[in-house]
Amino acid sequence: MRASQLLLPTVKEDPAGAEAVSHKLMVRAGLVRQLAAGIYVYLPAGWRVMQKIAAIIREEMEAIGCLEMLMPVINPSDIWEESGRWAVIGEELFRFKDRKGADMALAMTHEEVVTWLAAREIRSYRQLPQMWYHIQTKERDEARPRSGILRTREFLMKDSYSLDISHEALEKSYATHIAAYERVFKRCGVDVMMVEGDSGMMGGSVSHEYMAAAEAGEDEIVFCAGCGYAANVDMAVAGEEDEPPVSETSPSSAEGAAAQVNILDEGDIHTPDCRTIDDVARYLGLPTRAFLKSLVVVAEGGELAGRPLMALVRGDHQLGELKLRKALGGEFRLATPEEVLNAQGVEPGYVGPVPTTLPVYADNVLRRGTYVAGANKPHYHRTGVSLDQIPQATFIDLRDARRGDACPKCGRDLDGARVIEVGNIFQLGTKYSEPMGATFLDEDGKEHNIVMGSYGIGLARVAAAAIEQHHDDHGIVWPANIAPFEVHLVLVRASDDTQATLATSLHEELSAAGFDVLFDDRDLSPGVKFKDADLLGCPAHVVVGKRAAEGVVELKERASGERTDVPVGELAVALRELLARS
RNA sequence: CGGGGUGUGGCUCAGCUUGGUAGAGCGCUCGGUUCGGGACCGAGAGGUCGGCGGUUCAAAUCCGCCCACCCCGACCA
Repeated sequence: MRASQLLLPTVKEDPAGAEAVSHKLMVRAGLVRQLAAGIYVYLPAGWRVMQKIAAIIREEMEAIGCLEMLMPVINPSDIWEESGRWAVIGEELFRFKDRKGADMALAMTHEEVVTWLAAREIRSYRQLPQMWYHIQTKERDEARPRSGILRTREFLMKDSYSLDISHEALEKSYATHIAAYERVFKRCGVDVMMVEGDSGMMGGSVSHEYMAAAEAGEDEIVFCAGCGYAANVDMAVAGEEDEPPVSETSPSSAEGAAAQVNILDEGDIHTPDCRTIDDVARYLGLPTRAFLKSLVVVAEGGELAGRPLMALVRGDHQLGELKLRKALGGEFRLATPEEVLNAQGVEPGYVGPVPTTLPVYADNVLRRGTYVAGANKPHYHRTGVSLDQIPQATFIDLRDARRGDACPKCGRDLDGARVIEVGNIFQLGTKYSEPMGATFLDEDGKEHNIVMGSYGIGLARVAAAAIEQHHDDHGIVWPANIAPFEVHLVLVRASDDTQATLATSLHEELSAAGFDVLFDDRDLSPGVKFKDADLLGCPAHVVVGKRAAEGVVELKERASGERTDVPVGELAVALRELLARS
């Protein structure tokens, strides 16, 4: 490919509003352009990266016997009604009517189509197991697209589905996918951790997420360097900490320096206009971990549906919303100020559990210690609050885990990281096959629901994660397997016949030898071409310049910046070596 | 959906407070000089200042409504 004929619109300046490194570099290197919020055009070089990732995925899917097909993006509403998701999913599902007025949806994932297909084509246990996949556009009307191509409303996903006769058989398909996914991410040069996930709207029980560490990531995980435990912060079991409650440490720290309070004494103290934990903590000169965070929420599902209740976590902890949702057996929301006033007789900011008639869910760490909480009267907080005083309290793991917590498996301190979710896998079980009637007959002629699994990889997220993990001040440093080109051949002076002739023949020879070459034959000043080459980040740069007459070119490894002069006769060998280690 | 912000040549932005002639850098076109790390000189092209309405002798600038995009939050197979 000649650069003079390629649409590769590199730009010097970062796009306005871009924060993520991958976003800036993908735009600057001429890989993508934004059409609308969360909707992108993949330019030729960007599309080559996507195609290379797709090729790796295809190889690994084929290797485990997964069959490629193509399922439509436009779906009739019927199958979504059958699965139950037409009603469950909100505005995230793009919906429209066709000319006849029939309800249609743009598929955000393809469980429905797969199950519909299985329901009509699979009849016997003899046809199972099956694994199907496609690489297809997904449409989701995200409330808030962001971070470049990390969260978009339209994106390419490889999604595969396993169909099995039993849960044991599903476990095998699941394990097979895990092995394939490890190879995919390794070959793409993206470092990932597999963590326990929440199955969310996908349903089913077991799920895992593939997380690539990156500053731009939207998720947060904790992981243990000792035993390998890793989980999303909202899933991880929040272990005990080494530090005892403030109330059990020395008297000096149990006393607020500024207000001279002793948190062991039961009583109300005046805390004018201190509505947040931070306010009170500063006002009283106590650490935030000496406080109780009392949140009034309203259950929207489960046994307590419609009723207000109180959730308690320590002042420096974050309420684990997923954990509360699980404990309640349904959704919940924060109570409005009016609801708080009705339920607790005080406005938010001064709410506390002593006294309260509401059901109380408290985090495990609060079994111990004495705390400062809202006093249930405006501008007052209450000291000497311990959970012994609240007999109706149910203790559960109610907070998000965080760095520094003890590993629930081995007790070591957990590490934390921001991550990009590049893939996920779910054991769906019969969540879709049952309502949609996807069944098979076993050896005894008995009918059973097909046991399903689903497995996704976001191709653009893999590309973005690769950039997040491999870049420098000059631009992208692509892993060789997914680089838009393997070799970036730079002709320094297009007007120099010797250089031009050598470069042109190298372009032909290297291409014929199987290298994927971008030949920068543009008649531009050398600086521009070098900058573009670094920005684009192909693993090997071959520079045809001053020593062209001697048949010597310069080989530069993008990753290390290391340059060596190489006689053209030895170039192919040197290139193979270089690419093998990128 | 709540909070905040931005919309001005292709790109990144200034100008708006205090109304009166639309600007810069980059990019682009032409000519010339340069040529191993985003060269230089000269000459050009290119803008209904997001849209609609209002105030005014006069609106990029002030006011109202709408739209789009960005950020934080809620939400999120």
